[in-house]
Amino acid sequence: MDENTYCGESNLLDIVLDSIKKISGYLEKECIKELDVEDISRELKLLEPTLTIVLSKWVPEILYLPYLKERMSFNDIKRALNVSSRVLSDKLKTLEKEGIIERTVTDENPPRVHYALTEIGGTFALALVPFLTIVKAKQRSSELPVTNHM
Amino acid sequence: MDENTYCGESNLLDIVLDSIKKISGYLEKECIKELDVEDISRELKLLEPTLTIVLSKWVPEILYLPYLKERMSFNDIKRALNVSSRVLSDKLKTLEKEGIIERTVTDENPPRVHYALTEIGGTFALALVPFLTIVKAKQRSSELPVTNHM
DNA sequence: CTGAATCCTTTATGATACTG
DNA sequence: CAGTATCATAAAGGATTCAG
Repeated sequence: MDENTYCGESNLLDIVLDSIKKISGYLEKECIKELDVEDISRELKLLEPTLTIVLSKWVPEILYLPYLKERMSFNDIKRALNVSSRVLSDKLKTLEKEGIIERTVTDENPPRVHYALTEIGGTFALALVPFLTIVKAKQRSSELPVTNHM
Repeated sequence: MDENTYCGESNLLDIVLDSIKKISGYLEKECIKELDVEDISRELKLLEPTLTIVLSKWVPEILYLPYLKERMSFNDIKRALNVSSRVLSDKLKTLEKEGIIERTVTDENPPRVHYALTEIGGTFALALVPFLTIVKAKQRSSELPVTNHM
Protein backbone atom coordinates (compact mmCIF):
# COMPACT_ATOMS: atom_id res chain seq x y z
CA MET A 1 0.00 0.00 0.00
CA ASP A 2 2.03 2.90 -1.20
CA GLU A 3 -0.05 5.06 -3.50
CA ASN A 4 -1.75 6.82 -0.65
CA THR A 5 -3.28 9.81 -2.26
CA TYR A 6 -5.28 10.76 0.80
CA CYS A 7 -2.47 10.20 3.23
CA GLY A 8 -0.78 7.33 5.00
CA GLU A 9 -4.03 5.64 5.64
CA SER A 10 -2.91 2.20 6.38
CA ASN A 11 -2.43 3.96 9.63
CA LEU A 12 -5.61 5.96 9.43
CA LEU A 13 -7.48 2.78 8.74
CA ASP A 14 -6.07 1.33 11.92
CA ILE A 15 -7.27 4.28 13.92
CA VAL A 16 -10.67 4.04 12.32
CA LEU A 17 -10.98 0.31 12.86
CA ASP A 18 -10.00 0.78 16.45
CA SER A 19 -12.69 3.41 16.87
CA ILE A 20 -15.25 1.18 15.27
CA LYS A 21 -14.31 -1.63 17.55
CA LYS A 22 -14.86 0.53 20.59
CA ILE A 23 -18.18 1.74 19.33
CA SER A 24 -19.20 -1.76 18.49
CA GLY A 25 -18.24 -2.99 21.92
CA TYR A 26 -20.10 -0.21 23.57
CA LEU A 27 -23.27 -0.70 21.59
CA GLU A 28 -23.15 -4.41 22.09
CA LYS A 29 -22.93 -4.21 25.82
CA GLU A 30 -24.98 -1.19 26.57
CA CYS A 31 -28.02 -0.87 24.51
CA ILE A 32 -28.73 -2.88 21.46
CA LYS A 33 -30.97 -5.24 23.32
CA GLU A 34 -33.34 -2.55 24.39
CA LEU A 35 -33.82 -0.99 21.02
CA ASP A 36 -36.62 -1.66 18.70
CA VAL A 37 -37.22 -0.85 15.10
CA GLU A 38 -39.59 2.00 15.74
CA ASP A 39 -37.12 3.74 18.01
CA ILE A 40 -34.35 3.71 15.49
CA SER A 41 -36.66 4.62 12.70
CA ARG A 42 -38.07 7.58 14.58
CA GLU A 43 -34.60 8.60 15.57
CA LEU A 44 -33.27 8.55 12.04
CA LYS A 45 -36.22 10.53 10.78
CA LEU A 46 -35.06 13.31 13.05
CA LEU A 47 -31.59 13.12 11.64
CA GLU A 48 -32.77 12.92 8.07
CA PRO A 49 -32.93 16.60 7.21
CA THR A 50 -29.32 17.06 8.17
CA LEU A 51 -28.29 13.82 6.57
CA THR A 52 -29.97 14.82 3.36
CA ILE A 53 -28.02 18.02 3.25
CA VAL A 54 -24.63 16.85 4.31
CA LEU A 55 -24.69 13.75 2.22
CA SER A 56 -26.06 15.17 -0.96
CA LYS A 57 -23.94 15.53 -4.01
CA TRP A 58 -20.97 17.90 -3.74
CA VAL A 59 -21.31 18.49 -0.04
CA PRO A 60 -18.70 15.99 1.10
CA GLU A 61 -16.43 17.46 -1.54
CA ILE A 62 -17.10 20.93 -0.24
CA LEU A 63 -16.54 19.91 3.35
CA TYR A 64 -13.12 18.63 2.55
CA LEU A 65 -12.08 21.71 0.69
CA PRO A 66 -12.06 24.36 3.42
CA TYR A 67 -10.89 21.56 5.60
CA LEU A 68 -7.77 21.84 3.53
CA LYS A 69 -7.55 25.50 2.89
CA GLU A 70 -9.27 27.14 5.82
CA ARG A 71 -10.93 29.59 3.53
CA MET A 72 -11.77 29.72 -0.11
CA SER A 73 -13.48 32.09 -2.43
CA PHE A 74 -16.61 31.20 -4.34
CA ASN A 75 -14.71 30.80 -7.55
CA ASP A 76 -11.95 28.80 -5.97
CA ILE A 77 -14.50 26.24 -4.91
CA LYS A 78 -16.28 26.43 -8.20
CA ARG A 79 -13.15 25.75 -10.16
CA ALA A 80 -11.88 23.08 -7.81
CA LEU A 81 -15.07 21.07 -8.04
CA ASN A 82 -16.13 21.98 -11.52
CA VAL A 83 -19.69 22.58 -10.45
CA SER A 84 -22.17 25.07 -11.83
CA SER A 85 -22.54 28.31 -9.94
CA ARG A 86 -26.21 27.76 -9.37
CA VAL A 87 -25.68 24.46 -7.63
CA LEU A 88 -22.73 25.73 -5.68
CA SER A 89 -24.62 28.77 -4.58
CA ASP A 90 -27.48 26.60 -3.36
CA LYS A 91 -25.22 24.28 -1.47
CA LEU A 92 -23.27 27.04 0.18
CA LYS A 93 -26.40 28.79 1.29
CA THR A 94 -27.83 25.63 2.75
CA LEU A 95 -24.61 24.78 4.51
CA GLU A 96 -24.40 28.26 5.91
CA LYS A 97 -27.95 28.04 7.21
CA GLU A 98 -27.00 24.78 8.90
CA GLY A 99 -24.04 26.43 10.54
CA ILE A 100 -21.61 24.16 8.80
CA ILE A 101 -19.75 26.78 6.89
CA GLU A 102 -19.55 30.49 7.33
CA ARG A 103 -19.44 33.22 4.81
CA THR A 104 -17.37 36.28 5.45
CA VAL A 105 -17.13 39.49 3.53
CA THR A 106 -13.98 41.47 4.10
CA ASP A 107 -14.01 45.22 4.04
CA GLU A 108 -11.14 45.40 1.67
CA ASN A 109 -11.47 47.25 -1.55
CA PRO A 110 -12.80 45.51 -3.50
CA PRO A 111 -14.56 43.47 -0.84
CA ARG A 112 -13.82 39.80 -0.88
CA VAL A 113 -16.04 36.92 0.08
CA HIS A 114 -14.67 33.78 1.56
CA TYR A 115 -16.05 30.61 2.95
CA ALA A 116 -14.69 28.48 5.74
CA LEU A 117 -15.79 25.55 7.82
CA THR A 118 -17.21 26.43 11.19
CA GLU A 119 -16.10 24.43 14.17
CA ILE A 120 -19.11 22.19 14.01
CA GLY A 121 -18.57 21.88 10.31
CA GLY A 122 -15.06 20.71 10.98
CA THR A 123 -16.34 18.17 13.44
CA PHE A 124 -18.81 16.97 10.85
CA ALA A 125 -16.04 16.55 8.36
CA LEU A 126 -13.97 14.59 10.81
CA ALA A 127 -16.90 12.44 11.79
CA LEU A 128 -17.23 11.42 8.19
CA VAL A 129 -13.66 10.22 7.98
CA PRO A 130 -14.33 6.77 9.45
CA PHE A 131 -17.02 6.15 6.94
CA LEU A 132 -15.00 7.43 4.01
CA THR A 133 -12.06 5.36 5.13
CA ILE A 134 -14.12 2.21 5.27
CA VAL A 135 -15.67 2.83 1.89
CA LYS A 136 -12.26 3.37 0.45
CA ALA A 137 -10.84 0.28 2.09
CA LYS A 138 -13.74 -1.73 0.75
CA GLN A 139 -13.10 -0.50 -2.75
CA ARG A 140 -9.43 -1.23 -2.50
CA SER A 141 -9.87 -4.79 -1.45
CA SER A 142 -12.94 -6.85 -1.00
CA GLU A 143 -11.53 -8.49 2.04
CA LEU A 144 -11.64 -5.82 4.67
CA PRO A 145 -10.68 -6.54 8.24
CA VAL A 146 -13.99 -7.05 9.86
CA THR A 147 -15.36 -6.04 13.20
CA ASN A 148 -18.00 -8.10 14.83
CA HIS A 149 -21.21 -6.55 13.73
CA MET A 150 -24.14 -7.29 15.94
CA MET B 1 -29.82 14.11 29.22
CA ASP B 2 -32.10 11.27 30.06
CA GLU B 3 -34.41 10.65 27.14
CA ASN B 4 -31.87 8.55 25.37
CA THR B 5 -33.89 6.81 22.76
CA TYR B 6 -30.86 5.53 20.93
CA CYS B 7 -29.00 4.45 24.00
CA GLY B 8 -26.85 5.92 26.74
CA GLU B 9 -25.14 8.14 24.31
CA SER B 10 -23.67 10.71 26.56
CA ASN B 11 -21.19 7.92 26.78
CA LEU B 12 -21.31 7.06 23.11
CA LEU B 13 -20.67 10.68 22.35
CA ASP B 14 -17.56 10.54 24.47
CA ILE B 15 -16.27 7.55 22.57
CA VAL B 16 -17.02 9.25 19.30
CA LEU B 17 -15.39 12.50 20.28
CA ASP B 18 -12.35 10.62 21.41
CA SER B 19 -12.16 8.88 18.07
CA ILE B 20 -12.52 12.13 16.22
CA LYS B 21 -9.79 13.65 18.28
CA LYS B 22 -7.43 10.86 17.35
CA ILE B 23 -8.29 11.12 13.71
CA SER B 24 -7.89 14.84 13.84
CA GLY B 25 -4.51 14.55 15.49
CA TYR B 26 -3.39 12.02 12.99
CA LEU B 27 -4.46 14.04 9.98
CA GLU B 28 -2.97 17.17 11.39
CA LYS B 29 0.43 15.68 11.90
CA GLU B 30 0.71 13.31 9.04
CA CYS B 31 -0.72 14.55 5.88
CA ILE B 32 -2.88 17.55 5.56
CA LYS B 33 -0.03 19.69 4.41
CA GLU B 34 0.65 17.56 1.40
CA LEU B 35 -2.87 17.43 0.12
CA ASP B 36 -4.31 19.61 -2.51
CA VAL B 37 -7.78 20.25 -3.72
CA GLU B 38 -7.48 18.12 -6.80
CA ASP B 39 -6.34 15.12 -4.81
CA ILE B 40 -9.24 15.20 -2.45
CA SER B 41 -11.66 15.93 -5.19
CA ARG B 42 -10.42 13.05 -7.31
CA GLU B 43 -10.48 10.81 -4.30
CA LEU B 44 -14.04 11.65 -3.39
CA LYS B 45 -15.17 11.12 -6.95
CA LEU B 46 -14.04 7.54 -6.57
CA LEU B 47 -16.01 7.17 -3.40
CA GLU B 48 -19.06 8.88 -4.78
CA PRO B 49 -20.88 5.89 -6.25
CA THR B 50 -20.83 4.13 -2.92
CA LEU B 51 -21.61 7.29 -1.03
CA THR B 52 -24.58 7.94 -3.25
CA ILE B 53 -25.96 4.54 -2.49
CA VAL B 54 -25.31 4.28 1.19
CA LEU B 55 -26.36 7.79 1.97
CA SER B 56 -29.48 7.98 -0.10
CA LYS B 57 -32.87 8.09 1.50
CA TRP B 58 -33.89 5.04 3.53
CA VAL B 59 -30.52 3.35 3.36
CA PRO B 60 -29.23 4.48 6.73
CA GLU B 61 -32.57 3.42 8.14
CA ILE B 62 -32.24 0.05 6.49
CA LEU B 63 -28.69 -0.41 7.69
CA TYR B 64 -29.76 0.05 11.26
CA LEU B 65 -32.60 -2.39 11.05
CA PRO B 66 -30.82 -5.67 10.44
CA TYR B 67 -28.19 -4.22 12.66
CA LEU B 68 -30.84 -4.61 15.29
CA LYS B 69 -32.58 -7.74 14.26
CA GLU B 70 -29.97 -9.75 12.41
CA ARG B 71 -32.51 -10.70 9.83
CA MET B 72 -35.78 -9.34 8.65
CA SER B 73 -38.32 -10.20 6.02
CA PHE B 74 -39.23 -7.89 3.20
CA ASN B 75 -42.47 -6.94 4.84
CA ASP B 76 -40.93 -6.46 8.24
CA ILE B 77 -38.70 -3.83 6.74
CA LYS B 78 -41.48 -2.37 4.70
CA ARG B 79 -43.73 -1.95 7.67
CA ALA B 80 -40.99 -0.73 9.96
CA LEU B 81 -39.99 2.04 7.60
CA ASN B 82 -43.31 2.70 5.96
CA VAL B 83 -41.79 2.77 2.53
CA SER B 84 -43.28 1.69 -0.77
CA SER B 85 -42.38 -1.73 -2.03
CA ARG B 86 -40.95 -0.37 -5.22
CA VAL B 87 -38.46 1.82 -3.44
CA LEU B 88 -37.62 -0.81 -0.89
CA SER B 89 -37.09 -3.42 -3.56
CA ASP B 90 -34.75 -1.08 -5.42
CA LYS B 91 -32.75 -0.28 -2.35
CA LEU B 92 -32.42 -3.86 -1.25
CA LYS B 93 -31.26 -4.95 -4.65
CA THR B 94 -28.69 -2.20 -4.82
CA LEU B 95 -27.43 -2.95 -1.34
CA GLU B 96 -27.20 -6.61 -2.16
CA LYS B 97 -25.23 -5.86 -5.28
CA GLU B 98 -22.86 -3.78 -3.18
CA GLY B 99 -22.41 -6.64 -0.78
CA ILE B 100 -23.85 -4.68 2.09
CA ILE B 101 -26.79 -6.90 2.80
CA GLU B 102 -27.51 -10.44 1.81
CA ARG B 103 -30.72 -12.05 0.78
CA THR B 104 -31.45 -15.60 1.80
CA VAL B 105 -34.26 -17.87 0.78
CA THR B 106 -34.97 -20.70 3.14
CA ASP B 107 -36.16 -24.04 1.87
CA GLU B 108 -39.00 -24.16 4.27
CA ASN B 109 -42.50 -24.60 3.06
CA PRO B 110 -43.50 -21.97 2.20
CA PRO B 111 -40.06 -20.61 1.46
CA ARG B 112 -39.13 -17.49 3.36
CA VAL B 113 -36.92 -14.66 2.32
CA HIS B 114 -34.87 -12.74 4.76
CA TYR B 115 -32.33 -10.00 4.64
CA ALA B 116 -29.37 -9.41 6.88
CA LEU B 117 -26.33 -7.20 7.01
CA THR B 118 -23.14 -8.74 5.71
CA GLU B 119 -19.99 -8.25 7.69
CA ILE B 120 -18.91 -5.35 5.57
CA GLY B 121 -22.39 -3.97 5.83
CA GLY B 122 -22.10 -4.12 9.58
CA THR B 123 -18.80 -2.29 9.43
CA PHE B 124 -20.41 0.36 7.24
CA ALA B 125 -23.17 0.79 9.74
CA LEU B 126 -20.72 1.16 12.58
CA ALA B 127 -18.60 3.60 10.62
CA LEU B 128 -21.63 5.81 10.28
CA VAL B 129 -22.20 5.96 14.01
CA PRO B 130 -19.74 8.78 14.66
CA PHE B 131 -21.38 10.91 12.08
CA LEU B 132 -24.90 10.16 13.26
CA THR B 133 -23.85 10.83 16.82
CA ILE B 134 -22.42 14.20 15.93
CA VAL B 135 -25.47 15.19 13.93
CA LYS B 136 -27.65 14.21 16.82
CA ALA B 137 -25.54 16.05 19.34
CA LYS B 138 -25.65 19.12 17.16
CA GLN B 139 -29.41 18.99 16.99
CA ARG B 140 -29.71 18.52 20.70
CA SER B 141 -27.65 21.51 21.59
CA SER B 142 -25.99 24.05 19.45
CA GLU B 143 -22.98 24.10 21.65
CA LEU B 144 -21.23 20.90 20.89
CA PRO B 145 -17.88 20.06 22.37
CA VAL B 146 -15.54 20.95 19.61
CA THR B 147 -12.41 19.34 18.32
CA ASN B 148 -9.77 21.42 16.70
CA HIS B 149 -10.59 21.26 13.07
CA MET B 150 -7.77 22.12 10.78
C1' DC C 1 -45.54 -12.79 1.20
C1' DT C 2 -42.23 -11.04 -2.24
C1' DG C 3 -41.76 -8.53 -5.28
C1' DA C 4 -42.17 -6.58 -10.64
C1' DA C 5 -44.56 -3.21 -13.70
C1' DT C 6 -46.61 1.34 -14.44
C1' DC C 7 -47.36 5.85 -13.93
C1' DC C 8 -46.85 10.15 -11.83
C1' DT C 9 -44.78 13.90 -8.90
C1' DT C 10 -41.09 16.02 -6.85
C1' DT C 11 -36.48 17.13 -6.23
C1' DA C 12 -31.81 17.61 -7.71
C1' DT C 13 -28.74 18.93 -10.87
C1' DG C 14 -26.89 21.00 -15.23
C1' DA C 15 -26.28 24.65 -18.83
C1' DT C 16 -26.55 29.18 -20.05
C1' DA C 17 -27.05 33.88 -19.73
C1' DC C 18 -26.89 37.98 -17.21
C1' DT C 19 -26.02 41.70 -13.32
C1' DG C 20 -23.89 44.75 -9.50
C1' DC D 1 -15.77 38.20 -8.53
C1' DA D 2 -20.04 36.54 -6.60
C1' DG D 3 -23.62 35.38 -7.46
C1' DT D 4 -29.18 35.36 -9.44
C1' DA D 5 -32.60 34.02 -12.96
C1' DT D 6 -34.36 30.91 -16.20
C1' DC D 7 -34.91 26.88 -18.61
C1' DA D 8 -34.20 22.00 -19.39
C1' DT D 9 -33.21 17.35 -17.96
C1' DA D 10 -32.35 13.66 -15.09
C1' DA D 11 -32.81 11.09 -11.10
C1' DA D 12 -35.32 9.67 -7.06
C1' DG D 13 -39.26 8.76 -4.61
C1' DG D 14 -44.35 7.65 -4.02
C1' DA D 15 -48.86 5.38 -5.11
C1' DT D 16 -51.15 1.83 -7.07
C1' DT D 17 -51.90 -2.44 -9.25
C1' DC D 18 -51.02 -7.06 -10.15
C1' DA D 19 -48.74 -11.81 -10.25
C1' DG D 20 -46.34 -16.14 -8.71
